Amino acid sequence: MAKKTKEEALATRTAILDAAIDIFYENGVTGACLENIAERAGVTRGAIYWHFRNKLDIFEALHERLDLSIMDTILKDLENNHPDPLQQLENLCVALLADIENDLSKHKILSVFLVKCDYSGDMAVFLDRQHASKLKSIALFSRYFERARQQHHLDDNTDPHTLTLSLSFFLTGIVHEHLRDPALCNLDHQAPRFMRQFFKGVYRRST
Amino acid sequence: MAKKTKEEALATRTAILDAAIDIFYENGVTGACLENIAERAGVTRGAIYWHFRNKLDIFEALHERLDLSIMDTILKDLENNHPDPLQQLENLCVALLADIENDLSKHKILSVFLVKCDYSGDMAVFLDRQHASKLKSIALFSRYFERARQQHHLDDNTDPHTLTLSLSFFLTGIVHEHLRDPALCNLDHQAPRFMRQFFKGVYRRST
DNA sequence: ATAGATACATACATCCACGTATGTATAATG
DNA sequence: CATTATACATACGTGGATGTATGTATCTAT
Repeated sequence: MAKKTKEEALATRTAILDAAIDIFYENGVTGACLENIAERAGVTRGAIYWHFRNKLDIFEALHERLDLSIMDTILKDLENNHPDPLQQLENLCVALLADIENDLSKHKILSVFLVKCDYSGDMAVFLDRQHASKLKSIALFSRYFERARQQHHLDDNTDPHTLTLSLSFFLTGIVHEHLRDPALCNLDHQAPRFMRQFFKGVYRRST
Repeated sequence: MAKKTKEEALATRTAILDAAIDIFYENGVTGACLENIAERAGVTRGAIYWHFRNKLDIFEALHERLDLSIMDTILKDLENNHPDPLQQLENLCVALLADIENDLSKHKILSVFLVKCDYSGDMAVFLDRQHASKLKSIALFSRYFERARQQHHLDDNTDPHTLTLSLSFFLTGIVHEHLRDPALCNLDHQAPRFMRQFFKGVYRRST
């Protein structure tokens, strides 16, 4: 068999990752075997062991893909200076949720991470990793609330930390429930309602 | 080896289930092998295969344990007729969350269900099962909101279904995040704050 | 009391997935 | 243009978990 050019090698690498998403999605992380991933990618296990050390290494690579994507979305949104930061954040959350419904690849990866993955043993390290990126997104969310506080859109007795965590919990819950049972609610349509319900309790009460 | 009396047989059965919780918690569901469970329970795999058909059968038995426990708590609480149903529900949620922090066994089982389990292949059926019990708890939650609506504690334009689902999402998110990273927040102490944040957006706005 | 059912322990066969070692044809490099 | 590193494919050895088959001692029932 022929050695490929560097571009082709990178192509097989991403082909392996794409195949891994599918196989993980179908069989779960622990249930997926490298043979199936290789087959789906049109290569052999040899190719996988060339590009990755083992299954966990593949999983880690998928992690980076998603993390960077989400962070990117939030950071770009933060560059805008919407006159109403709370409304801006609400819109962002709706957009993030709708994206999960519409972007099939993202939907699959999140499904793997949240319902088709067993975080024990060697996989436990990824909990720390996810925790780290969670803290990052929380830090970004708090920037919105900080802007809102400066514009006196928040009650004075609202604890920003509690607020930020609550939003994170709410989003997490929506995503989890939706991935576990996509029929429960359509995020594309109903995300605005849920976010509206949450933000009703955020705005300052009229005095 | 001696045949046990019926009582003793039941005792080994629960011993196997108790051991399964520990082993599942330590190694994950797919990572756990029956040999380890048997060892922890002080029996051999023979005993397990006598009481259960396979690993999934054990998992199913653990399911019933937890489901019944939670439903019981809510149903008993619903028997009380608190003058402020929203306050009652808020208190109930706080109690449910605190219980997760304090009841080690419950904490372990939930950890297994939500972060140490891979719902694919044969395990996928349990998503339906969890969905069913989720619908049940949602139905119970909506009873509180119905009472609140009758007492005009809710805004007229509040959609009860959205509200109930939102609460369910919020609780789910808190539990998930907490189990994935217990250090993120202490439920025993902070659950009241989070639930307060949520219910702030539920009560009717003063006109 | 004894015959059968019960509650396991032990032993066996099987298979799948993993990691590694090796082979090899081609790109990259000087 | 020769050499070396690359990018895989193929082949091999290994172990661990599973399900089942069988053995057996005691409880239970008549």
